[in-house]
Amino acid sequence: MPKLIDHAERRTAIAEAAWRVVLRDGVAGVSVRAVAAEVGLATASLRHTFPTQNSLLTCCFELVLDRATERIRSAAVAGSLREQTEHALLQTLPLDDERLAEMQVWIAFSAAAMVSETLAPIHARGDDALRDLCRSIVAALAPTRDLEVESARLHALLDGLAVHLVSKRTAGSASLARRALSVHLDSLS
Amino acid sequence: MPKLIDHAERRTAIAEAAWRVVLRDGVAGVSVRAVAAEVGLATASLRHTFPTQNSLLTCCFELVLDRATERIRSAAVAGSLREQTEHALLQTLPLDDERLAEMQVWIAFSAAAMVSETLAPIHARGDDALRDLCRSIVAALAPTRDLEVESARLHALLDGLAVHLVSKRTAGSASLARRALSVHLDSLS
DNA sequence: CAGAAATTAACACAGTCGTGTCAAGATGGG
DNA sequence: CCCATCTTGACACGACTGTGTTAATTTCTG
Repeated sequence: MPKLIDHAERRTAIAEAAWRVVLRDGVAGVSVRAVAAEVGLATASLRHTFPTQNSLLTCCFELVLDRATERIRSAAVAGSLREQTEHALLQTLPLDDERLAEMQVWIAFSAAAMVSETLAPIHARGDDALRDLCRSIVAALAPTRDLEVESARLHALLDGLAVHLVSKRTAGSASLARRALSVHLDSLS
Repeated sequence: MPKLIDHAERRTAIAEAAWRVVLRDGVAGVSVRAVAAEVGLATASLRHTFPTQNSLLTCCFELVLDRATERIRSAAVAGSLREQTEHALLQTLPLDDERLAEMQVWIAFSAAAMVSETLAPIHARGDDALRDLCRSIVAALAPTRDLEVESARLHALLDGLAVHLVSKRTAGSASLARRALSVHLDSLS
């Protein structure tokens, strides 16, 4: 038997290298050769785990989504309903370097998904997940309000704040985003 | 003297052809050859007005920004302050096919601007313009509120709604976005 | 230690890309 | 009509792309 390689581990290693390429050169820069050089592997080795470029892109995109959903899911906190929901929603915002990088990759892939048949469903999955989260939070926090309108507002606020945190990361932008979210949740109840 | 060509007109014709390419294949698909084929010109002719690819991309991006700012600027309407501001903000949303296409191109370029030195300032210009608009509207409509937080909320709401209108254009999404904006403006005053 | 299989290395092929060059064509003032 | 000048067509160059193919290298089981 040859050298045994943990393929799952290698997949994530490659995907994370691809993230770095996305951050540097955008999704268009994610070529087989560029990612192989970034992760320190030969192109043939990379193509052994990802036969086509599309499979690499897909895995990258899904990994961002999986990590984000896992973070939100496992970010349970004690406290009132209001505190719980605010804490959960804060997980969706790029408030530290790790989440900032993830969000940058997510946004880059979202743009790519607009013209890619294979990437579009992954983006839709993430979009729907956040939409559902907003709906359930609005339903729990402000049951008397118009569910459709208020969840659309909350969802738009989150996505807008995320985009702004990525494009203009100045000194106080993180705390401003926190305050904006807090004020919005206040206005719901 | 040779055939006289209205270069300004040709620039916009090429830029609009490039828009169609962006809508079809994304910013990465905007090659000299693809745009030339789309507009029905030889590559040399296109390169006569746009010597480099970057100049083409820049002009495209600026044209979207110029059209949007011009539309908002000239969309004055009679009525109360509330009606005026709501009408102005509705101009920023992709509520018809023309603005939808413009917004799709804008978003695609925004993603490209994350990794392009030359495209980034154009995106920042548009972003700042909308931010300033939000600030002045919040200052006029809700002078007692926290200007920073409320303008950040409004700005995020607008960008989020725009993204959602592009990614999920279902039957009632346009009217839902209108209602969301209306509710938000109600909550300000 | 032998051999079998997973892994990697090295090319090859056909496209496309941006950009440059250069000659042929078209056109309006004289 | 003629020619200067704008416009265009055609091609070349080097670099990059995704994807195959084939051979060599490494490594664990028996």
